[in-house]
Amino acid sequence: MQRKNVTITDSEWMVMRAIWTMGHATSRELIDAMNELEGWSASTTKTLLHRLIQKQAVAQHGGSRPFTYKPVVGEKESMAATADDLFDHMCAMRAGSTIADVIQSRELSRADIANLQAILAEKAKTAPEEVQCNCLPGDQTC
Amino acid sequence: MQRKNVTITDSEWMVMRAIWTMGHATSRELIDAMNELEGWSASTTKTLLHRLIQKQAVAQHGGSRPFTYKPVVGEKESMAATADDLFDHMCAMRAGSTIADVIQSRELSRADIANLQAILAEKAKTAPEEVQCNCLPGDQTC
DNA sequence: GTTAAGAGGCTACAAACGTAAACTTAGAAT
DNA sequence: ATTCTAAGTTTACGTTTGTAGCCTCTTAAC
Repeated sequence: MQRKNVTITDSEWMVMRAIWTMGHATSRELIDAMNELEGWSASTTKTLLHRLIQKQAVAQHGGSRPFTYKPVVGEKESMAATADDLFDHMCAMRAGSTIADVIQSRELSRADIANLQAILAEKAKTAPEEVQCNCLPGDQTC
Repeated sequence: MQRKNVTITDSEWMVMRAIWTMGHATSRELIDAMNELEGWSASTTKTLLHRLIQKQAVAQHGGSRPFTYKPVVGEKESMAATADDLFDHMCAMRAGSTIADVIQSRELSRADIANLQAILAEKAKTAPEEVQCNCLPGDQTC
């Protein structure tokens, strides 16, 4: 069974990122941005933009020729989805307490830490005793 | 310029995961495991195993025929590396305080939270005031 | 020594990706 | 109206990935 692709790839994310930063953009603006940021040729950006449209991550607006491109997917939602995927992945990788490892390995500023502590304190109020993680059968570390 | 691949792909991770769980394994064991877990054919597992050997993520041990395969990369280290990649990615996605978002979107048990709080408290002692994140130029949200 | 069965290795092939050239069309300038 | 040019569309091509078939040894059994 061949796979069915609906995933946004790395280079596509870069374009999304640019669009999000700009809010909306013409192809020219995007081409220039991507050329500046990644050194891509115009064609490359065009292709990626097209693929994003096909994947319905970006929409073409404005009836006449210099169209405007806007994100269909908000970055917040994408972020949440990605975060979840990533953690599933890490969980799948059987990393003991995954989030803990991540925090350990990450450089954080005082402000970040304070922020996190606040969030955790809040979360602690409603946290369940146990949480499931679909690991390998027989895996005890997760 | 074509890309230069040294990345371990998703399905390859699955094999790594199995090897890590078993500590070390023969191809037969891996084939059976992957068949059970993912329904893969023997060939698929063999191919992936081979690619992993080429990528030097797994090594062949034992001189005679039923070889033993062992991970070259420890899962802890892989975990750390992955976590960092992932966070770079999230950071690239301009998600305000990325880690916070992740924690927000994740279900955590009381034990997990306590654990995290301990880690954060520890980290707070040595945390720098500011931390860099290489975002898009002009990006103020990161 | 011959053979069978499984381990290991090569080959295959479609989909997806990264990257980009070539072609077409619709407004802008003359 | 004709031409130029930028915007948009098609096509291309080598690589990577997911998935798997088939061939070739090695080792164990007869």
